Amino acid sequence: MIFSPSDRASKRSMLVEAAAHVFAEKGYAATRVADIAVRAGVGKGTVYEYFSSKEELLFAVFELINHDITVRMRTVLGGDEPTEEQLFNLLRLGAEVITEQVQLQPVLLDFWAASRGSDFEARHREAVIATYHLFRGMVSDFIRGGQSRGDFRSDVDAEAVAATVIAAVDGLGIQSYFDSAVDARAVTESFGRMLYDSLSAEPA
Amino acid sequence: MIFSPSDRASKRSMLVEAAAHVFAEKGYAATRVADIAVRAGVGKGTVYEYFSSKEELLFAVFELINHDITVRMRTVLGGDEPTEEQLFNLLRLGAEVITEQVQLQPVLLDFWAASRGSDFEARHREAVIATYHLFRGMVSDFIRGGQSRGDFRSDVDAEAVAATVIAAVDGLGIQSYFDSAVDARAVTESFGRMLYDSLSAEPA
Amino acid sequence: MIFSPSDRASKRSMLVEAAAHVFAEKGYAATRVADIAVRAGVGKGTVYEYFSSKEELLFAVFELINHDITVRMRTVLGGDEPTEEQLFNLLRLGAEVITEQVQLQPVLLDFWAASRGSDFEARHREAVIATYHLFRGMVSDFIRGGQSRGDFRSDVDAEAVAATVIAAVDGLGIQSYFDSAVDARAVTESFGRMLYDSLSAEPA
Amino acid sequence: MIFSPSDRASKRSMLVEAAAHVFAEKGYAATRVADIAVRAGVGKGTVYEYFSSKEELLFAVFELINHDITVRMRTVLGGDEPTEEQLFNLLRLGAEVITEQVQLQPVLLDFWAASRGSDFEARHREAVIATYHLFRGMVSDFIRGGQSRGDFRSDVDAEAVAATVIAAVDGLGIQSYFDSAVDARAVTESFGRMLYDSLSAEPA
DNA sequence: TATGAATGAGAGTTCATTCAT
DNA sequence: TATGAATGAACTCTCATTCAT
Repeated sequence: MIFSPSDRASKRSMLVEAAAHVFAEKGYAATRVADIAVRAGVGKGTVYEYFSSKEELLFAVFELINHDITVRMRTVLGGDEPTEEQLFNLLRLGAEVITEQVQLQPVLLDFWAASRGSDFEARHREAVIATYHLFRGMVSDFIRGGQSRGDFRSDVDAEAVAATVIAAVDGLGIQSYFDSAVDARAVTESFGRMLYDSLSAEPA
Repeated sequence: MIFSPSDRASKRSMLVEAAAHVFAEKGYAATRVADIAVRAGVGKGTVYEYFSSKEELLFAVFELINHDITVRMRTVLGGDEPTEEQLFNLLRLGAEVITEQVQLQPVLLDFWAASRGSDFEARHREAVIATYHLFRGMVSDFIRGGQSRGDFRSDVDAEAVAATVIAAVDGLGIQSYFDSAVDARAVTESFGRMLYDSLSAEPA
Repeated sequence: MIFSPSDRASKRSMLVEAAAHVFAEKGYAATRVADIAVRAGVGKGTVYEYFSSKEELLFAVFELINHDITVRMRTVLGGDEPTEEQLFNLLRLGAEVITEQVQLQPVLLDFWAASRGSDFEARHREAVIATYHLFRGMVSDFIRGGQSRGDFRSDVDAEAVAATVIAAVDGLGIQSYFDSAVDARAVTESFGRMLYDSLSAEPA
Repeated sequence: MIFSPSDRASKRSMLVEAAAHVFAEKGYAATRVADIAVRAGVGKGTVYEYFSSKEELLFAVFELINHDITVRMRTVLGGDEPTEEQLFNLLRLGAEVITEQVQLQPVLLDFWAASRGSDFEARHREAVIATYHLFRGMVSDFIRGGQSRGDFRSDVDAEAVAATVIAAVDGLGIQSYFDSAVDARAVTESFGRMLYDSLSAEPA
């Protein structure tokens, strides 16, 4: 029997999802490749038919998470809603990602942390840098769009605002991952208002 | 020879500093207890006279970092400068911590990540929660102080703003740790202006 | 489709040749069954249609090599050339096998070494013993023939001489496999002269 | 407690001896590092305090064997016995090594075979080449000494004879390792006579 | 108190072999 | 008959921790 590419791809996806689950549950370091295999319902060796190492699986999970976020950011920022609404939707998306996928936050921490001392430290860094670059780019394009439409004051640095927005959502994800008392939705809502006020204010 | 308590305490400090260095350099997982001993110029067994485990050392380093930040935040927020200046100084402190101690960011990532699957997961979480609680408390007290002095509009949620500020600095630390192209000083400066504008604006 | 016996036999041969190549190139232990399959242009499973195990393939290669040597020894010793010429031709054959098939020497080493700890240790030993027995038999028959024809002195132990000849060629094969500076042809030539001198000398 | 160099060295030696035993008994490939540890009466990890890998142990065993042989060859060839006696003693030494240390022959086979496909293939080859070079050198020096003393005819190639002697002993070691019916003593005795006859004969 | 030799649990990875198709 | 995806036993090596000195 010849497996079609999609069979192989779907099996790979299944493994990535299994890995995401287990990484989220136990943390990358504490996860055994065998755990992932069990979760995926395959033999331990099978994992290695699709991924050359445990670290490769972590990369795949990282990409999965980022791809999902990218798609959702595109949806939010690519519509034709009013600028104000898009800004709030962007921050709501941040809150959603934080709360709905709260279990993915630690996987990102793991990915960041796992870069240290790994043989693939450089590759990890590049992946992280590329992701931040992409995210900041989407947000700063949106800010500049708002500026060119006259909805945002023109004397703010779009890149700096983008970095701040990403940073705030990231940091909030960490806080609310550890401390469920932190209400990501409320904080992003508040942050959104502050952001909108200051972006739409008349230049001094 | 009997060592006085302060000898013991200073040796302990020395070990924490050595650990901080090595953790920062190689990452927690990639650090061997032997590396720390070498760095500290003691035998491997000696480390265990002062710390019951490698993880205990990580806790101590985490506390060291947080204590330093706490002290500096107290200095910034405890003075009698005008509210506006204190706010900017707070963010400048964030930028300083990020840039001057850029090597400590990964130790925090490690600490966060190391909590997963550890036997001391709960203790890690509690330490992280307590730290965030403390930091947010200092910032929210400051906000509320500004509100009571009439420098900040009273209809903003001081807790939410505090969480946002901490989150933004945290998140920016991560971004700039990975990508040296991100200018922490410029971004926090921009964030500070935005924050001040929106906090000091007349309520709608 | 039903394959005729000869189809099956020729496919088997093809696999043995493929195995010989790969074993010679990478060594038995470092050879993957998949490598052999690739070299033979068949699927990995197909190998197991013809051989029950990787070790079985090694046996087949060993037999192939020995069969080739046996045939060539028969040719050399079975002719009607003068005794002296046959002796020199025998040693020249040794040099030829060593130099022309230098890549097969390591396969013999592998076969010898692979016997250790294998489930088929006894079978390996028997195969090796039988081969040496056969080779020594051919050589000692030749020596005795020379003795009965009066070409060789009669007070030498034909079996011991045979063992020596085989041993010298084997040992030289190893030396020249590792060290290409060892000139197998020159050494066997020298050995041949020495052997002939001493075998044809007048008994003391 | 500080271990003196000799403590460490003697422990190392103990491990090498243990390894030699187990390698000899089960073969290199079939030997588990744990087997060696058990045989040496230490923990598995201890082996790695003294050797960086299983292969390193094989090297050490190889050196041990060769060192022993070298010393014994020096003793035999360095005395002031008559040339003839030295020649016979040399071959008797060969027979002794083969028979008394028959268990070491397979370790040599393993060492030779293990070179293939190893990351240290080059190092293996160099070790083997160096050993053969050393052995041939000792024997050829002896031959040349005999020639200069007028005991051996001067028209033989000392290097070729040396290679032959080493090869014959090696090859005989293999034969008698596998087949106990081969009498190494008798064969080397016969070979010695042949060698002496032909070396001491009047040049044609 | 200081040490570092000794330890062994434990994990990632490989690959010969199987078997459903 | 041919295949290659799936498998899991088995192995080497690491390193935090212990403890005799």
